[in-house]
Amino acid sequence: MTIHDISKLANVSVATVSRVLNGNPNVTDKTREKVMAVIRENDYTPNAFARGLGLDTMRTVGILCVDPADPDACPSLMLAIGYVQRELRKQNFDSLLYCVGYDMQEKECSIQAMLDRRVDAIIIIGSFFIENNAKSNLCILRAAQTTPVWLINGRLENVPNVYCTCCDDFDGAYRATHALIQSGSRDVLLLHYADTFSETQKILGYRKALADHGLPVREEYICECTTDAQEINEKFSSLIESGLRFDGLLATEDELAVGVLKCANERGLAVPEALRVVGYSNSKLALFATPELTSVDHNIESLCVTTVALLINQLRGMKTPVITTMRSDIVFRKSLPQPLS
Amino acid sequence: MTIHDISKLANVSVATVSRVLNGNPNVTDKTREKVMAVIRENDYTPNAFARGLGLDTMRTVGILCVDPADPDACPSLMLAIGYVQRELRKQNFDSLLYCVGYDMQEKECSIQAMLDRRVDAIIIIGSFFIENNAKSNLCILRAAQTTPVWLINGRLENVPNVYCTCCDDFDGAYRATHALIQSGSRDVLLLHYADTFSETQKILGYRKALADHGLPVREEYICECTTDAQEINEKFSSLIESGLRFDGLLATEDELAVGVLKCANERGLAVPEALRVVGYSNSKLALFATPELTSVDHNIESLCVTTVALLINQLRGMKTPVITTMRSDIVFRKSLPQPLS
DNA sequence: AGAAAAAATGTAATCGGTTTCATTTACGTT
DNA sequence: AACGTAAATGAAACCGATTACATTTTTTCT
Repeated sequence: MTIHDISKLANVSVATVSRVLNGNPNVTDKTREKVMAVIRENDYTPNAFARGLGLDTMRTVGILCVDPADPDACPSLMLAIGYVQRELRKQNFDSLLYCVGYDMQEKECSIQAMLDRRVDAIIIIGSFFIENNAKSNLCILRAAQTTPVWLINGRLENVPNVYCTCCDDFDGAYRATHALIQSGSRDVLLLHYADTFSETQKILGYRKALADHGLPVREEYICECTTDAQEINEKFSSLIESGLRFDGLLATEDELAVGVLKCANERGLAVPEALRVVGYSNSKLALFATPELTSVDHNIESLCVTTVALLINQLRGMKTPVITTMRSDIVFRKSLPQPLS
Repeated sequence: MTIHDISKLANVSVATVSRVLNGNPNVTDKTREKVMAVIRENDYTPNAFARGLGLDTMRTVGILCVDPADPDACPSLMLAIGYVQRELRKQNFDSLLYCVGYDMQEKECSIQAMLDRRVDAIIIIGSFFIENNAKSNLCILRAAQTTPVWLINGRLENVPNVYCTCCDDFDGAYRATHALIQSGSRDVLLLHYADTFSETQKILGYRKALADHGLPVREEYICECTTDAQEINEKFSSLIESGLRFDGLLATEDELAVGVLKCANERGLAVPEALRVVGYSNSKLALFATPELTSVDHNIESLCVTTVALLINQLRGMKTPVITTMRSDIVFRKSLPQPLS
């Protein structure tokens, strides 16, 4: 069933059918009704390819993110796919999804596939793909020459046509560390998990907070760990056994924090009395932990909503900020009760 | 840059360029090289619309699933998006993603959008969209007239062009209940969370296992609950306070089970001594619980891999089973140690 | 009523590829 | 050298929509 078939059946030209389809006002009500009837009868819908060919837009956005099954994937960003998709759909945009592992070639292929599809924009979720590898950014730079690229929680500066929306993770970690100190902690551990823009910001925020309180920043208090339950257990256990004294802990992901809580429970380390713990992301997990986990909410939903809104505006030709930063909130629960002041 | 531009620059016809692009063997090496050089120089890639128009396939599969942010979404199916995407990408297929809430109209629009795009197949993750609503299946029936529809963990029988790949959740729940009884539990609670094909199967499996062991099936032992931490707490607390005696619990999702474990811990109910608990999905969460959660692994990854493999075969014209069922495994941990026999 | 203006409709080009079929070129035989 | 065949190449139709422009119909105004 093509527009030609419809036009014949309705005894009009293809142009008229096209006008009806696109809500062009220059069509008699009578004609419109006649055409609509034929369209309904045959439940015809226009071929999106052909439409895209003519209009040179398919109302499609490419989404690139880490494979959720990848052990290095940031668990909190997984929800972002859903949020971004929902917002795009609201605006009648389709989403071409690519979940790739931490592999440069897969990434390049995915971006190329998006470009071949003439996506209207590219959204990259997480800084996984950006950091510490100039070569890996090459395909992004090339893509940006023809298609706007939006980074959610990633950063790539001074590149035309690349836009960033980030949570201020420096500030989030700073305030979390501040809250720990304010609650009486003097020896604060930092457990972080990857090597991305966000993680780096969090580490810097932690350091700054300690420094601002006149506390020493000791490298042996900063520990890297994946979100694998067993690895967390081992790393935390060896920290305890090393004899290091600590009474506070900031984890850059809730999963890390919950792993620590589990380990602390098993070893009879009282939380929050002997050890205060703060997680990051305020995921659902925080509520399932014992005791319930205080966590920095980086508000990924707002981030996604904002990104899509700006993206759509930009496609409509409006000016757009290159970097948009949003603030996080600390949600206090039992693992670190809210300080009084 | 179009194929015409390339053909002019290379001094050949568009047909030859097209042949080179598509690996047609009837091209001289010399010509191929000449054309490839021009293509590389201008880094030209063909427009996927135009290609799709001619070939009437875009090598694209539409994926429909529940919005991960929807509170009713089945958390264990979220990973499926990633697995399915990965497998499709391996086969050089693109994925058009629609994450929708439990809303009929959104679902219909999404399916229509896929059809407009002339997707080669549709994958629906979870039975969320299928059950208990003949009207809601209408759009699927219509889609199936032109496009194969694949259901992962959903069931729609006797519809041409609709294929199902399911985990045998009846069997999984049956064996989990059996294991509980074998470990000495006589009064087994069932905590389930939604009203889908999988959930129904699990409930039936639980009932059958009790019956086969000559134990009564009591409706007050079957309790429905969302995966909201607070709701789980309330429901489980009121079960305890109602004076109901129980020594075993099967939850149809790990989140439910972990919520129960948390509540049991707080109330000093010893797991596994006084209460044995089994979850479902064997998600990452199981390892973060105290004690670590025994869980039925429905092996969603295999399900996704199998679905995509069958789908590709089917597109290549091979015969395909209409219903494919896969078995689950119980992964024993501390909340229900493996029975001896 | 008739001319001018406005509205409705139709024709045909266009988007960027693939593909059929016709034509040219290269190669092997006698 | 002449011929037949196979391989390489090109010209043009086609896929299914949109749209500029031409044409027809309707409305408005004198």
